[in-house]
Amino acid sequence: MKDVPDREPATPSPEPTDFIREAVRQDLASGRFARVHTRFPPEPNGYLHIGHAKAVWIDYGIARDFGGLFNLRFDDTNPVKEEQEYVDAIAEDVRWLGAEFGDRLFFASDYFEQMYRWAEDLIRKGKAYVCDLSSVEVSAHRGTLTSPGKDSPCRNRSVEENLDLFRRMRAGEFPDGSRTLRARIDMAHPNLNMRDPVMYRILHTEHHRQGKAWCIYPMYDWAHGLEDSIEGITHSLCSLEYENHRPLYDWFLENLGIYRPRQIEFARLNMTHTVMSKRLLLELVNEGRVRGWDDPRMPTLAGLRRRGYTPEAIRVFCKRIGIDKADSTVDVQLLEHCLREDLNKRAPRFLGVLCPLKVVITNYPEGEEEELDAVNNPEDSAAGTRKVPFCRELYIEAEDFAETPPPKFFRLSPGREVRLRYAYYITCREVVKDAAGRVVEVRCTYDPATRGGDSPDGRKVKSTLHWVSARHAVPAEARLYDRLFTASDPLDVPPGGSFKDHLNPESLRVVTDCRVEPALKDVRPGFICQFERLGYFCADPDSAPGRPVFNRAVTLKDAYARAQRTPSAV
RNA sequence: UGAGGAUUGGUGUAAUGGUAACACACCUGACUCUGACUCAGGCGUUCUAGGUUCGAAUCCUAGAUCCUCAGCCA
Repeated sequence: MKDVPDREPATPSPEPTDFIREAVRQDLASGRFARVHTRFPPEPNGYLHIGHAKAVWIDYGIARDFGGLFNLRFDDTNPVKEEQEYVDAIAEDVRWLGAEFGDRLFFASDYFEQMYRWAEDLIRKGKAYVCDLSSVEVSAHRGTLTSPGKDSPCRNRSVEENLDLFRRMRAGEFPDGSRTLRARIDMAHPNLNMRDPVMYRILHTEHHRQGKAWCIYPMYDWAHGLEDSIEGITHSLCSLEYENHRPLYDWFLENLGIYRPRQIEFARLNMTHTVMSKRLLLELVNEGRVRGWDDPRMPTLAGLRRRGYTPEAIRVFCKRIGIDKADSTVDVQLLEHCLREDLNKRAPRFLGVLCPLKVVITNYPEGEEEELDAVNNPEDSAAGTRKVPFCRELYIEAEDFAETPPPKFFRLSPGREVRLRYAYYITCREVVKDAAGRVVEVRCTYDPATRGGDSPDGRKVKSTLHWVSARHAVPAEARLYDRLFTASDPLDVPPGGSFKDHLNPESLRVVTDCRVEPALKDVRPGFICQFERLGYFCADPDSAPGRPVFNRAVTLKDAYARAQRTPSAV
């Protein structure tokens, strides 16, 4: 991924693939803008999620496609909700995603002084006034969707008085909520956002970057267009709910007489079995429903990263879902597909057993052991091979054995011969049970002629199993994740219900007695591999030397398991 | 019944007056030292009603349905 070049002349996108790129292309052609400059403006009040990835990828991708610039700008105008922790996490996530902003990291709070001066300008023009109404009174004066509002009694204050009052607001003379600065537009406007919107509120709260420098803070509508204007943004891309705010965005900039970017709105991402709201995600974190913002079940970028998602997979996903103005819900299976597609090409394969069942090869010499060659990645010949130890006692997956095999079960069962991946054909001769009647060991014989996994006499075997050498394998923990919510739309609840009613009680299954290849003994957190026949796994930061912990990012597709679920397929 | 938007298979998108297509999902089958991958096939679509036109997803008219907005949040 290349850096966005600095100040290169805008180049028309070769083929507009969505309505925003089409609009940008037209703006370039018409001369409305001579360059392209976008921004991603998160509020640092939570972690970024996959929906933000879509937005980032639209903002960054359009800048890149048109040879323009891309800014990361924190919209930190509300100190009561914002924290430095979020600033750091968000910047890291955006970098990780691959949206490079170089040194173009900005903070709205750095513009507070300029914003303040512009506010005085508006007052001088008679287009803003200090209002003494309380928030309830302002609300009552606003009118309703179908009826006009009423003017504030303060609406016709003199410029001098407004200036004086506004300066004293800044100086800290008034308590929180006692006054606001409002734009003087039209209390009867059919768009409620235009009914004298509040520009500044009094908040005697310390700001995470500005400290105690301010006790008045700008509102979004007032601040956002100014931020865009200051940075020379050409296309201010945002989600649909801001469509109603565009007239106000334009109004402030026009009445100030300053540079005006073009705001374009697109539909935010929704995904099945997922909630995509920082507020609700925060609720899950605060109530301990998940381990934190980076819990691998969370749709946050931090969670997805910990789980084993790659930036490449997320980018491809963002590209495939497209951009539109229609509300939509993407099937989470598309995200999973993108991950499998990426990891299938790149992830090295290993053998690992989640639930070990001991296998004793009765005709294999007691103290002997040997090394077999295993292919690291059948999709990538350059990945080479590795050695895997083999000896008399092995572990296989418990569910790969059935004493009485159901129909279509091809794996190991008494009398049946199967292949151990890269090793030998083995035949089950005997089953050992404990007092409770549970199978605790399977005794097999192997065919020395099948070393490497091929039979010289050409006989076929229905199934190939993964395995590890009991003597050599390293113990590991696996965390098997399933969707966080059982319902396709977790927000679809009866009156009085909660999205948390749909929480999947089996969204996390911890398996503590796994066995994996010795090569995996000391993996670094973040290492991603495929455990053959099981899925893609990512080493967790909780890993300890000699005892790795793996998060299952996604299973392999499993036709057998699917057939089990749908009994119709005989 | 204020304003602003939206509507194409199960899902997400494409087609910009000229054969409605792609991906995911789902279902078959082939292949296979991963019941993976890959390959082949199948399923199924223009919100409704009128109109313009040789021809409409696309243009016009009317309607339906859905989304957003009444924070001193963003």
